[in-house]
Amino acid sequence: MEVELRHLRALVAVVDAGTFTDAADRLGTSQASVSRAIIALETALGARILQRTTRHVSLTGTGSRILPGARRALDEVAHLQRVIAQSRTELRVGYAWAALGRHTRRLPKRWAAAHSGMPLVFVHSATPTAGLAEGTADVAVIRRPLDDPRFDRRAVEAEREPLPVITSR
Amino acid sequence: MEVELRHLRALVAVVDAGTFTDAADRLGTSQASVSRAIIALETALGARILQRTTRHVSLTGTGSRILPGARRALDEVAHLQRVIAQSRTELRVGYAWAALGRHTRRLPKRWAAAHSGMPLVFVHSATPTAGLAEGTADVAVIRRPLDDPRFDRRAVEAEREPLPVITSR
DNA sequence: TAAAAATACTCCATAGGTATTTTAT
DNA sequence: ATAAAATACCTATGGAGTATTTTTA
Repeated sequence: MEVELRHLRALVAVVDAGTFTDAADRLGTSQASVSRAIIALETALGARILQRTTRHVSLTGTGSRILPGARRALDEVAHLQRVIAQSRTELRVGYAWAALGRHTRRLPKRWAAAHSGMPLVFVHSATPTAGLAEGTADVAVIRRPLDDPRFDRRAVEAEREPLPVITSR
Repeated sequence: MEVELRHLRALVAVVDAGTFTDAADRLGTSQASVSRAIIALETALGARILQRTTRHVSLTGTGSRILPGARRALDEVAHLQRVIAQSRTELRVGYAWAALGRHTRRLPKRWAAAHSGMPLVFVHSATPTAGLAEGTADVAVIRRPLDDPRFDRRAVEAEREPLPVITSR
């Protein structure tokens, strides 16, 4: 079996919480799940990591040697998420033809009031999904019905025909 | 969905190999599996990581920003494995009563000849598993039949009764 | 048109939950 | 006697393989 992050998450949760039961609480899962994750980790690594009785949990020598590295691995992926969150500096609104009609002026103001940190950027893209499928837009305003399972949609206004908004999932 | 190491393994394999198909070869899996792992990673991170057509695969801006971290995370867990491999400096042979009988002298010599790097250490432990269940031995020599699903066993010699050897799995 | 990624479909492994058992103090 | 980890049992999620479809250079 291969080491997976879920195993490492269980390990640090147990070490930090002190017991499998409390670790399960923090992780939002069951004590049994934590127990199995630890066993899986020990199997994958081929070594006992936690010395445990029903009354006491402590790291083995091996365990204390690997714990810092386990934390670093988790920190690295947490860092990935932060990098991505920070790189989302703007919300790109795709449109194919006439932008948002009469909302064109109101929407940016309301958006800026509610999300001062993140600018709205309007992106013209004359495709069926107005840039969503192409990755040039995060949200798109379209005027034709679209039945693409990759995207969620919501109707915001009826003109002569419905005006759905589709968003990347 | 949560980021898992299998996703990161797929990512670096694709970047290194250049195509999903070749990455699948390296990983010993199928192209479809790699494709799904990348999609899962992008879903978990909430961002597109690889820009791909059927003819070309390249990192997105976000992708190149996170790739080094992905490699570091994988390096950290590879490091865990190395730490553990290095900490296995001896093989502890548990015995409960009379050690290995007439093998007591021959075994260490044959072992040393075959595995010069790793010393054999004999550990006395008067328990049913001669220290295996207790974690004080890696292998144990016992004289009584033992039917414990946690351990593998192999008969090495018949005395009056069979003499099984059980090993940790 | 060919090569490669995505998807559909199926199967199976395994993760997870609940309940119970085992174990150590 | 009790609190906690391990396990048994079941369900369901989702991961993997194969085959097919879609896509683009």
